Amino acid sequence: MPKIIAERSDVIPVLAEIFREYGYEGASLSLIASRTGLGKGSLYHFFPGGKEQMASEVLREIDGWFEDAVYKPLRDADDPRAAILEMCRSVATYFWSGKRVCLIGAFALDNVRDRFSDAIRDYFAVWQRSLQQALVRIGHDADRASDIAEDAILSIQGALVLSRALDDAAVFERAMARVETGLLAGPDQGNGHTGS
Amino acid sequence: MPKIIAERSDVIPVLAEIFREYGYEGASLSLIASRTGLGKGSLYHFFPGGKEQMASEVLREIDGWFEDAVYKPLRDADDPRAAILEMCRSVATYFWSGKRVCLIGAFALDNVRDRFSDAIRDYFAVWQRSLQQALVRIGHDADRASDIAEDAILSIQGALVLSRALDDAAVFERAMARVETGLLAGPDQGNGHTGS
DNA sequence: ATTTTATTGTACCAATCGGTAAACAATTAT
DNA sequence: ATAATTGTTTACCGATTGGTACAATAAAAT
Repeated sequence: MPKIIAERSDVIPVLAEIFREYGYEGASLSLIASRTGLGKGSLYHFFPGGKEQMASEVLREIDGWFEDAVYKPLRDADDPRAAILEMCRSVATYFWSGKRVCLIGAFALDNVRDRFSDAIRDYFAVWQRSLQQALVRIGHDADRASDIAEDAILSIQGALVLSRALDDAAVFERAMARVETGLLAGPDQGNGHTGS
Repeated sequence: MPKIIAERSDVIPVLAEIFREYGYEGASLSLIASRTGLGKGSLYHFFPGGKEQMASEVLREIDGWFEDAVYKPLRDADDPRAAILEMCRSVATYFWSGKRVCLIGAFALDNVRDRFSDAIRDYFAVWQRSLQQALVRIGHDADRASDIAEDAILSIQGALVLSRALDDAAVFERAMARVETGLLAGPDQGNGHTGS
């Protein structure tokens, strides 16, 4: 139980991990206090809004990380193919091959979704639009790019669910390989599945 | 607030809906009591094991429903293609186009996963094997059938996450259309994505 | 050195948590 | 009718919940 917390910003990643492991309701203040080594007094000094503010700032930080490490490169990179590949690599690393849960996806299934619905929606909406943009730059038309991006993101989320349910990291890795293939398959070959 | 609960078995679907809406920890006993109209005394008369037993019996009932309505037909039906199509229809109806959450998937992401890990694992494992079996009977080789089945199930779960996050039923419907297409594409055409 | 300011520990709060006890009413079996 | 069983009500339990008050302390600014 090391107490490495020096600044306020250092506490947010710890909070993120607690929420990931125990969920919003499961992360009790006493648990948070003990894991951060911070005592309720300090906690409420840093986060006057209580648990809700803690979760909300955690979501913001996660979103910020994805914006910098994933979304922006997808939109701005010179080589969209490389950016997509890098996205797959980043995501696989971030989720630690399925052992780490997506907090925002978990919140989406939870009853706390309503409380953070804006942050949750934005996270996925921006991801989808950024990925779509990269796909368009590869040569797909807008509609098909939107479809492919949606499918990729939802596959990643589903892979997290399934690999955790089966307690099998290989499920996640196989899914990521499929996602990567599906994302990088050029617009020329008319393969794949597009509904109706 | 009608009190239609007559028998013990009538209470389980109600419990299921409560757990779906509020999660395991969010479903407090007082909430359960008020929604079932049953008072703690009666609740503990029916479920001496408390909340854990309630959830456990809910999971069993869900699994039973899927076994009868989805898994068994996939394994036994004369026409595997028709069974797969029927699976897609059943699933879309069951999850009410993404508005209804998969309780077992939600539990998999929650910290209660450890408590019900066997039931959660079995639910998905049996689903995957049943779907794989139908795909093999269509003409796929075992490995590829396993891959396709895995991808389909995880896409459904991801679709539930994403469509709930974006609050958009169309996401779920599009995903189900893609799943159906991917599932029914014959083994002859060498399309699709298979990792490594 | 002294006065702000930022941080923390302790004690406390009402409310709710899951769960229990046992008296009570209703049903069923004999 | 009576006895045994099944179901329900009500009051209660200790523990924990998220949150507050405030004094004690540490750090920074003057």
